Amino acid sequence: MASIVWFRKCLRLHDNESLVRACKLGDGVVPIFILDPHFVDTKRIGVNQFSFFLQGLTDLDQQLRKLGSQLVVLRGKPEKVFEGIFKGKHPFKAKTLLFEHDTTPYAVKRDETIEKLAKRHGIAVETFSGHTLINIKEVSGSKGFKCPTTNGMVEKMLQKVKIREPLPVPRLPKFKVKGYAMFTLKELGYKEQPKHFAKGGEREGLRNLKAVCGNKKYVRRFNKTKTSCTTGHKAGRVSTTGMSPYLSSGFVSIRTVYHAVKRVLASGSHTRAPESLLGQLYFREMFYMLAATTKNFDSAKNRYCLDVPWDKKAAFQNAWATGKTGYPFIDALMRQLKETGWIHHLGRHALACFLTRGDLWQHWTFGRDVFGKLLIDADGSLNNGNWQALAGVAPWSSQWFRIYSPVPDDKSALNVGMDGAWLKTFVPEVKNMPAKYMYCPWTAPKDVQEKAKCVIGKDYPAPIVDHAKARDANLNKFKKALSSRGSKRKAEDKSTKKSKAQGSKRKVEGKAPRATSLLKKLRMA
DNA sequence: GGATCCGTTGTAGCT
DNA sequence: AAGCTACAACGGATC
Repeated sequence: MASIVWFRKCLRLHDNESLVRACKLGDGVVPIFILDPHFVDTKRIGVNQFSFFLQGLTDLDQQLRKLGSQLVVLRGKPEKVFEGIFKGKHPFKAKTLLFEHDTTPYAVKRDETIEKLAKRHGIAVETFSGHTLINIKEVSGSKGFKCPTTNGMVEKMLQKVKIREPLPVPRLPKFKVKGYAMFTLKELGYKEQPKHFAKGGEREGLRNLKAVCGNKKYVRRFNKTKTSCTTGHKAGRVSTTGMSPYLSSGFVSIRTVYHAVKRVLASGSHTRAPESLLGQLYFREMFYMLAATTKNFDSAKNRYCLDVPWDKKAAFQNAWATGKTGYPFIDALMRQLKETGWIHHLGRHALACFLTRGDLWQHWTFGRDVFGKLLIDADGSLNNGNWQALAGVAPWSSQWFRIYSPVPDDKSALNVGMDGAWLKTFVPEVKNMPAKYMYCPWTAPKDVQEKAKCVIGKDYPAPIVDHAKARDANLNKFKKALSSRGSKRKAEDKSTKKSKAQGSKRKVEGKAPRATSLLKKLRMA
């Protein structure tokens, strides 16, 4: 009669509360992983993403074996698999089942089913919070809970709770069993070779965290809005920390990252949230809380989402998703994403803005699914939250009329490298273009196009839309969607309570412009 | 209850 | 060259 530790996320030995507790119970520990058919879908999950995950799972098994244990890999729907375990159909018997909370919609349902099943079989269940800094299950159930929608709100929330230090790796009881071998990409139906830019696994993730935090100046001065968008074409050279895939999979504990960063910040002055490294963690918490507590967070029907009449145009969606829009910057980003499974956050902004409110006027859920499939750090909570932000439909969106240009220059907020080194890697069609035409090859004179072997319409597509025209038309459509919601709300107010005396005044004449000092953003503690 | 402030990250043009 | 302003102008929180 043993303690079953069910690995789902939290694919690690450090700061694994289920594992520590199981060892303490003293009944023996059986680490299991269940290959759920729900997560075997080559259409929904790309080869890079699954390969990165499989590397981490293999790393976990290898580490367990070094300590005299092993990972038991089971296959099938979790309720069926557990039924088998609880009925004694395996060479190990369950007394207690332990796992980490997962607040995402599929997991919540799955875990409720499993808990009920375990109780029916007289198996004790113990669960722990660990994928987020805040215990979302606990906090969202407490009275007066208000889900944060800004970075500052999360910062305030975190100031009120104590985040415990990560737990060390426990001493594991010996465990050996035959069979239950690891699966392969090939048997799951993946035909292409994975080519992702980072290696998966706890050891690799912790090594990366150590390297990042070893550069104290980098951590203390980190300012997200200043990091370069055009990195990642050379192995291991990215302007951000590269920690996201290790966090989405749970190869590295969020608490471990939080405390490691805090220790560095304590050594001197540093940037502040939201642009700082901690600010990035606050956004993660925010999107996890929003996703966990908002009904239909993954669709436009959720309470926050503005209803916008997006078009559905297959030609636009295909051009975007295959990197053939005729805008080299946009196409390079999409091709980098497809090839390597990773792009810089600002690149994600550019792609998302272009697909939705900026240029193509397509639904954000289409882009959400493409990112969800291709990114090695894909994370449903963050993906839905960020896509709504960039489509301009969420309260946490930046201002909707601020539209990124798909032809960046050296002043762009997207921090794009103008030397073209990154661009040429992913859009070789423009590699012989003079630098000034590289991001807008259609503006080059015909003879220049011919000389560069980049004739627009032949070697590389013409721009799918005229950005200036599309931008104007979309701004008007967006304005309309906002005002129709405004009138809907006014009508609701009237029907529910006392009517407001006057309609909302739109613009105040002669209002002083807002001072947006960069100093404010760079404030140091 | 009205004014003001705030919100991760726009762009063009000027000094 | 970096920093500022004009331009577009919303909803929600706060005082």
